[in-house]
Amino acid sequence: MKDTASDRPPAAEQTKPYHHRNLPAALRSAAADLVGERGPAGFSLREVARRAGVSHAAPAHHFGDTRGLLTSLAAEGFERLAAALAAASEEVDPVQRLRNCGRAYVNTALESPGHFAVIFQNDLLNEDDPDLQHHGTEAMMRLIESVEALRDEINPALDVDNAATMCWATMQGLVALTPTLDHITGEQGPTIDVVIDALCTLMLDGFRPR
Amino acid sequence: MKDTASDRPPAAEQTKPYHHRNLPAALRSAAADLVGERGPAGFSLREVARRAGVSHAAPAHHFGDTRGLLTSLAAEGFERLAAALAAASEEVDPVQRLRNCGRAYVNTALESPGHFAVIFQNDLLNEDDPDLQHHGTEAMMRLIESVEALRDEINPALDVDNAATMCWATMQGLVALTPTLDHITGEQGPTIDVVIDALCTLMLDGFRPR
DNA sequence: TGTACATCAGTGAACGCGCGTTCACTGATGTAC
DNA sequence: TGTACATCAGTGAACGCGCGTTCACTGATGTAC
Repeated sequence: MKDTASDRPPAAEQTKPYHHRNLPAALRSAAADLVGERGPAGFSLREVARRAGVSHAAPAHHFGDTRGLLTSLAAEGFERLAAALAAASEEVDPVQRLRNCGRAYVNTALESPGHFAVIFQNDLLNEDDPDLQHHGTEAMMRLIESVEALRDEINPALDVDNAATMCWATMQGLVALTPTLDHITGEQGPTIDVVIDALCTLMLDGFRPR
Repeated sequence: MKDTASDRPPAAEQTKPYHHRNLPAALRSAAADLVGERGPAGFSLREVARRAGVSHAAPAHHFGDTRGLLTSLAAEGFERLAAALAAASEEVDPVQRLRNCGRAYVNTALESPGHFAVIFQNDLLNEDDPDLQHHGTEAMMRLIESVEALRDEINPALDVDNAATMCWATMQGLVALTPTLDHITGEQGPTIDVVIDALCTLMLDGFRPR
């Protein structure tokens, strides 16, 4: 039972290695937590470094400045959204598929509040960042594909751009409103999932031909 | 032509009075400009005081702290929204009335970007502020009344709460998305008014019975 | 397999700055008599 | 109508703090030979 490495500190206290190996991801994660807790206004590079257990000058090596880190966070947010929409799009029935996308959107946003608090705040981001643009347009494409499938199924006259904007706006608006709605209705209000489904139903009815 | 007050400095340089008379409103206005320019993250009490031409300790006399001023700004935003929705609700045809409300919402938001940048950021506000709650619920009531009128006209089975949430979410989402949409589509994209009307049409169709 | 060296990732001290808050103050207003 | 005084609104100096950025540095890695 003798531990041949008994002179090493126990794992929990093991002196951390000089190199972090995956600092960019750790910094994004800390930033997401921080923004989720205090909003973009409560963000600071030093606090993020502190939470990642790293000296306050370290983030500059990877992201340059605050803007750079927040841009990377936003890009990751779009990446998550695109992935969630892709998974939701595996459903073959176009109507059900769009409902899935709606749920995926809101749930992703509520699971990643830090990311979504920053995603459309263009004044905080480097709008021309290739990663941001890539994942942003990828997410948008996923949504448009689902709307196209819906058009082919239920209404050839449906304007895809308008319908996609409608979906996106409705879900993003719902995300923005959720805390306020919760605050107003308190405990006895409907679950967020119920609201999502109700809004999807109203939306889908609006997409059908008359 | 002799100016009997020629020994006074000309009006433009007239030494400003010690008392401002309407400092709270001036501070809100400066705060709205500042937040509109730099977002909530770029806000500071000292910069607001500077823009209002007043010492940096003055705001504390009226608003206490940053939170207090931003809460007052948000309350004013809801007040403007409620007024705009009230004006839009004078239209007698319920369908046209809801379209008017949609336009009123988005236009008010785009005209008062500083106010709307802060309105749903609950983490920056004193959520229990009576003014905030009063104007907030007033705006919501205006919208609900318009949806009730619509229900009475076109679909007795319409769930008013869901439909009102739908309206609010869609318009707020559109406001949030607008800068990003503009950035993507550039000059050749549709005007915001065209998009509003298209979304209202889709929304209204969803509210009709099937 | 071993060694030398360039490159990379993170450190920690130092800087100057703008911030919020406090405080004793002063100028202006309005009210009681 | 005039005077005294309490209250209110704004001042400006002072404080301590956390911030972003810079910089010379050092520990670790990986590659060339």
